[in-house]
Amino acid sequence: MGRPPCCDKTGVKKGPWTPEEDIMLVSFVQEHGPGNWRTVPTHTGLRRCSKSCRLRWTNYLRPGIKRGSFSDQEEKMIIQLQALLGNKWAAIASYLPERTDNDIKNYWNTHLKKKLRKLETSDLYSNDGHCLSKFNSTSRGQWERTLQADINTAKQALQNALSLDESSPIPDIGCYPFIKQEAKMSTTTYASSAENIAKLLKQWTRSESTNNSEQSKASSSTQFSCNTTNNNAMTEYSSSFEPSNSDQFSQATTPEAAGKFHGESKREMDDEIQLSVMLESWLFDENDDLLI
DNA sequence: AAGCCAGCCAACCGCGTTTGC
DNA sequence: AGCAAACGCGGTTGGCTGGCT
Repeated sequence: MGRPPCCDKTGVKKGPWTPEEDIMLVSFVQEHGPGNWRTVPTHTGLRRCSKSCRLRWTNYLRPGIKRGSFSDQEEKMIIQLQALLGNKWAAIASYLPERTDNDIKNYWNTHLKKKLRKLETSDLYSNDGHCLSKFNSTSRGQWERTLQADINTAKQALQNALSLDESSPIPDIGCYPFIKQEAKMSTTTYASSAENIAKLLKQWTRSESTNNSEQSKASSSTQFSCNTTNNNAMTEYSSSFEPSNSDQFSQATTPEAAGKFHGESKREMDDEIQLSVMLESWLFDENDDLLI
């Protein structure tokens, strides 16, 4: 005997999420926290499967998500991390806490892949094989050697970390900027979340004003009726994300952090911290050197 | 103005791993 | 211990949009 079934497979709605569905989901997470996705459809009345709810939350509604175009810094980080980690989008996303793995994956597939291919062909070499790039052959060679060396160093660090004694001292988290950044995130993500919801409600009310009566009928069945003001919803939502009761949220801001929250062992966390620190210093040290 | 096409991105699908019974 | 379902991740798809002809 296994777990009880997560949701009815029949009558499950697919396709784009409506603002009111978003609000229902946000309302659920506000009350119960992220997780227990299998209970979402029954608790909220959403006709979505739990998997779809989780995806919607992590890729769109989760606090702290930055939308819009990627900065040069982010772009460079993605390129370097992809070179090091491969298509481990969740791992890459953990270094860009404001971006989702889906976003990074999409950005890689639609922009960066093309950009790099272009660089490799037309930009790097002319038809007769002469190098035309802003990377001259020397600097490109240097960059490749550096990259390879860094990959080796990272691998070595990982091996070392994995072979660490249980009694190894735990690094002081406070001394690592990356960890600090994450800790800082926990206080700022909720504001971003409120922004998300504000936008959501804005869109919703806009569509409400122009939409057919069917939608308003459906929405009236939720706790977020059309009478709910943006302010009320935002206050209610953001208040549930106060730092005092939001440890779960702040720790689960990134997929990896979420993994930690779900009981990763202390040693594994130490290993990850060491690797994170290495990667981070590598990325930030070299970002200025890499010309795209 | 209409049709076609390419780009973008949200959402779905499939599969390996984890977890609860 | 073993099974079944949840979970998490990476790959893929399909619909929307804007540009071009």
